[in-house]
Amino acid sequence: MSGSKLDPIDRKILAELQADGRMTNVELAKRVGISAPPCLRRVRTLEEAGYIRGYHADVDSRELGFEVQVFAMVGLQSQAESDLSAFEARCRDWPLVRECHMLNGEVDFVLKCVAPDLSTFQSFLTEQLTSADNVGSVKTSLVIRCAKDEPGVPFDVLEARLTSAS
Amino acid sequence: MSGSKLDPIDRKILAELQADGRMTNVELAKRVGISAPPCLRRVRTLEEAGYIRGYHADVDSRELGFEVQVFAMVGLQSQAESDLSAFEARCRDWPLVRECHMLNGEVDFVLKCVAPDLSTFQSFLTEQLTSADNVGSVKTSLVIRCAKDEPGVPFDVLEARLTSAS
DNA sequence: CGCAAGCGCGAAATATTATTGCGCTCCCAC
DNA sequence: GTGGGAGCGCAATAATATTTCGCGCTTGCG
Repeated sequence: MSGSKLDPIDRKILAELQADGRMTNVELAKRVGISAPPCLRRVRTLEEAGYIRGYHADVDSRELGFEVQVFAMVGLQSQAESDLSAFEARCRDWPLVRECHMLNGEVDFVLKCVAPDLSTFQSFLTEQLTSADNVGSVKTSLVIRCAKDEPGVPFDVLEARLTSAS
Repeated sequence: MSGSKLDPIDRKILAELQADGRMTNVELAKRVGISAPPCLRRVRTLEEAGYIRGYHADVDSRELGFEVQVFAMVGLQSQAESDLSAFEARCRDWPLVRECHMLNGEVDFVLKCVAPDLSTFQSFLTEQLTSADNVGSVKTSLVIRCAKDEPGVPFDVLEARLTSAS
């Protein structure tokens, strides 16, 4: 299975950096129980192997004036691969669309969108999204509040699995 | 409006750190066009003011063995505030649930979930989520593929707005 | 067994970076 | 003008990152 090349220290590194991506290498090394140089080597290896995709500041979009968040469920008219890709490409070009996931089931895509205000979003919705080629149905839901937002890996679950599997 | 206390340099800092959260302060200072000390002061201020919520490594969950991602649309039987909060609290306790957003419309919540495999998810679905107190309907959709995943603020949109408003 | 190769560690040395203190300038109110 | 505050850059110091080196441990083979 995936991840079998990682030892417990590597997983601890990933967990710590997921929790605090700006942690100092010496602090990280202290926490995972090795000295700084091998710790840094491991981090570099994990980055190059793709376990770590990048590091990002978590910026509060509401504080910056993006007060509207919306989930949009999109159904297309054609599900041919070329049409799916074309729609995905358009999503990548729309800055208000922050996430685009293709789904199974009755809905083809779920989009997470942001906007400064409702009217901006509605303009986008009617002028761009709904009127785009091949878009059949669009159902939108405003986010009223967010109870949990912790993208990433539940390392506690991972460790529990590996422990029981050993 | 929100964000009016930020000058162009602050916004540039936020944009750069969102793109690369591990950027060195001197590199950041170079990019935003000021020297290192005031740059660091600004970053600290932005952190304390809540514009920056934190820093996180973006860990590839698939590489770590979480091959299943699911969006779950949940409807509750009672939408009384105490019942909503109770459900949110349960979501925060479920490690497989990574995001929980309360919505308007016919669905009360959308959850983003991860799991190592389908059977793990289905166990969670039937034994935990569907059978939880007050849960009415649950519709799940597997994520087939992800075309875009850039949580955060579209700073280009923000700058365009501020420019036209000035 | 015994030896050699390879891997990963830690210690020390060096290069970069973070952080602090200070003086300067600009801008605004008076 | 002139006093005061905010923000900058410079220089010095502390902390951290990064490289280099040698050691010990395991592995695999004679």
